[in-house]
Amino acid sequence: MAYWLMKSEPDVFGIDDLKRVRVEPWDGVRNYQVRNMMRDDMHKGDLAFFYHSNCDEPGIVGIMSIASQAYADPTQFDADSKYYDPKSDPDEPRWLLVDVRYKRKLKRNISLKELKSHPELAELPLVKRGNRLSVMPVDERDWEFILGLE
DNA sequence: GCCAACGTTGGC
DNA sequence: GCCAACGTTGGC
Repeated sequence: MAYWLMKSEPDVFGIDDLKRVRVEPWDGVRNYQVRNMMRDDMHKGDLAFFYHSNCDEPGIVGIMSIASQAYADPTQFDADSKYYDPKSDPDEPRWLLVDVRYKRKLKRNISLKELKSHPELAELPLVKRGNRLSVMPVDERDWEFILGLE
C-alpha cells in the first residue's frame, strides 16, 4: 500500500466538503507527472493526506483513501468546465482522475510551517524547494511520523 | 532541439 | 499583491 498527499484549495473544495459528500472525483489534474503517478502508482485502498493550499494556514487537515483506479477525467471534454481541454481525444483521454473517500479529519491542522520545522521530514516532497505538484508520494516513514504529530 | 515568453502554483 | 519556481508553448 502506498501513501500520498493531495492538495486542494479549501475555498474551492476543502476537507469539510469531502466529509459531506464522502466520495469525490478528484478532477482537474492537468500535470503530466501527476497523471502518470495516478495511472501507474496509485491504487484503490491507498491512503492520502488531504492538504489545504493557498489559504490562511496551509497544512494537512485530514485523511482519505483512494477509492478507484485512475480513469478519464470527464471535465476535459466539457466545454463549460474550466478544466476543458479541446486537444484531448475522447478515444485516448489525456487526463485522468481517481475517486477519493473521506476517512477522517485530523484532530488539528498540521501546518506547513510545522512540517518544515521537523528535520525528519526534510525529504518530504512538500517541503522541498520549488515543489508544485498537487499530488505527491509520501513514504511510510514520513506518513507515520506525521501521524505521530497529531 | 533550443529557448524566450508566458501562464500557473502557492507561500508569504 | 508579490514573486520564485517551474511547466508549457511556439517560433526558429
